[in-house]
Amino acid sequence: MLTDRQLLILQVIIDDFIRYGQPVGSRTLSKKDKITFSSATIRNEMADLEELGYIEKTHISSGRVPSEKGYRYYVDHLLSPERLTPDDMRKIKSIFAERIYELEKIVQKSAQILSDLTSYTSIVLGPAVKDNRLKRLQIIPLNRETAVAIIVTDTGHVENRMITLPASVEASDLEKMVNILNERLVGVSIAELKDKIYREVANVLRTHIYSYDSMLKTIAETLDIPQEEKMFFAGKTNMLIQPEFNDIEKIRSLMAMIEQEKDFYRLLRQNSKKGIQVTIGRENQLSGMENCSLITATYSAGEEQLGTIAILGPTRMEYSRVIAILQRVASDLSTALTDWYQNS
Amino acid sequence: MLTDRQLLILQVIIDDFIRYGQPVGSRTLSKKDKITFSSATIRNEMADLEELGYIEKTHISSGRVPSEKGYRYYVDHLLSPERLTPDDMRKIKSIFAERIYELEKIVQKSAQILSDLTSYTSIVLGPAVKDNRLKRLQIIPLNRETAVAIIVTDTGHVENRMITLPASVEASDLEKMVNILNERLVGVSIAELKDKIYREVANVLRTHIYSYDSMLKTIAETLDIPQEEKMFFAGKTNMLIQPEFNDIEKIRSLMAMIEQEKDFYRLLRQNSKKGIQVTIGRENQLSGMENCSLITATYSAGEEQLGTIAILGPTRMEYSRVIAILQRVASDLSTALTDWYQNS
DNA sequence: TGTTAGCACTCACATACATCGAGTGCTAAA
DNA sequence: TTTAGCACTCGATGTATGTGAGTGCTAACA
Repeated sequence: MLTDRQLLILQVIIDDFIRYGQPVGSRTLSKKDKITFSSATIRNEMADLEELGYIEKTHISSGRVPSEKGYRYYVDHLLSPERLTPDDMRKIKSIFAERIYELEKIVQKSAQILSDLTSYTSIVLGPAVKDNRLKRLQIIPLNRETAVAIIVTDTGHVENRMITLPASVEASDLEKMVNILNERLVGVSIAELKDKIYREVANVLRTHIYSYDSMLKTIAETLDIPQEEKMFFAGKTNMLIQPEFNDIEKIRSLMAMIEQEKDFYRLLRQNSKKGIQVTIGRENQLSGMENCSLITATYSAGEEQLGTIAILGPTRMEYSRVIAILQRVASDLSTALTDWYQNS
Repeated sequence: MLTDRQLLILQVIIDDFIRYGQPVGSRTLSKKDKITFSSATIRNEMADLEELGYIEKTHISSGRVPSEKGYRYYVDHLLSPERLTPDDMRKIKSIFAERIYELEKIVQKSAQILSDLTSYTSIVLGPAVKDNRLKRLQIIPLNRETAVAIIVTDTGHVENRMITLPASVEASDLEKMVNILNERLVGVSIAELKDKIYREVANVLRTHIYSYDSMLKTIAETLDIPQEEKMFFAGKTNMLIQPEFNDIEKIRSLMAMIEQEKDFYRLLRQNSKKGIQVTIGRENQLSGMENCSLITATYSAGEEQLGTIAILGPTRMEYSRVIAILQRVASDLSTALTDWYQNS
């Protein structure tokens, strides 16, 4: 167990390193207000902290740098909660300045403001479509072979895709079918649509529609809506400003990782537990993340979790500030969206 | 005017530099097969070429490097057309392997393949929506206040947006209005929609619709569809591999430029004249492009120009290869889309 | 017994300097 | 007109050396 003095030293080392990005030595520490004992004492304590794995040296006679374990302890136990400045608050409020029409717009704007505020990269996931309910299905034939199918949800989200019409299908049949589908499926949640078709609607269709067989598959495919949340990035190049990324190789692997959206999406989904989550360096099991930390928060409407907002920064990230900002944005976003869904 | 021997030397210098990225000296040149005279002669010729501004030294006793003027001359007069390898051809064909359903998909895939083939960054613009014609307009009320308006074009492109309904509007009126709009506007090109409403449809609406005044503006806004082509990037990080970008500052300004999509879009639009266009280094009047060249080609369906495909690479780019690839992809894309539009 | 002053030691980093080699321009001979 | 030869330039590379911020350890101190 760490003594109070060791904790103090660990905290001051990390605070200083986050601020200046330079290894912290015993002399520097001894000059801090909070620290009342000499550099020699500090050296002894630091040797212990190093042995316990909370700090590291970059080389044998250098100052100390926090290890991942150190950051972890810092985040879990030592974080001093930070108050947002009025300016920060103003910027966050500006996300909601205009009336919300489209969810995606506000989500995108959140990402933008988050990266502005933090100078790191921000990622916003969501909002999930799967719990939305079908408002209207429409199939609009373009020519003999193809049509575009449009699905509108109760939240105003629109999905569309091209479909190939079976050669045998009649325009009147198509219309009839769309009517039946709307009658039966409006109000059903998007995730259940496909299932419901086979369970309940297939029979009705069979009795009414001539080219039933060939259409059923087409329709089922049509309603098989991708349920992955969209991912919005902002400030992708902000990481280039961070001094730890002045090495081309690091930049390359980081950028490659970000561009490889699939893996990154998976990583974010792993962090979608409610509340603030911090994963530090190699805790993120994704190559390219060695020098990065990811902080995520979830937002929701009412009880239902809608998505995730996240900040990707160097491990030497301003954790307390970023957490404060994320908490605030997530909560404001949740409030706004709860309102929005209630009025829908 | 340059002599034949000067042209030969210029060509060999640029070919060599494009290949190896190192300043080219007289000794290196004298060993090339094509060159039958001594290094001393070459030195004399190079001094002349330098005086004329076609090549430069990186420092006083270094080999020569092509200047922008040199590249320009090379591209305009010295380019030896390159044949694509079977492997390249195969990859290009793979763009069109699947049946085309959605234009965007194929455009995106083109961008992907282009960046794969070249190891540079590719950008694809388009296809433009403005010459498409309205197939169907739909307004689906979500609640008392808001509705989602959906516009489908004859090419199957779907645009949607949220609108606020005037408080006074009746559901039956809304339906009536949508019917009128569809009757009058189907087949009208997207670019002319807004105009046509005021010129021809407004009067009809006035006589049939109760809350005419409040609706008209909403409708006009709804139909004011953004006519900018979408921009698809692929291989954004490919430039990081190029040895000329081993300088952090260069990477930063390049990445910042790419992320700043607006300006880049404008730049691309400037290069939208038909056929292949090459702009070298500072010919692109956009900061961050100093060390880059942009090669663009346009694609079309029938007579109508639809968009642009482009490659962004270092000034030391494999011009002839990239041009050959772009030409091929643009032409295949045009053929495919011409077909596609004919069947629509 | 915990704390501190003092000291020898380490190592990254900066500076200075020598060396090397690919390249140049110029001159004079072929 | 071409080319061989030569002195010269300059970036790159390697080596020596000094500086300073940092360390660990020991012994004296409160």
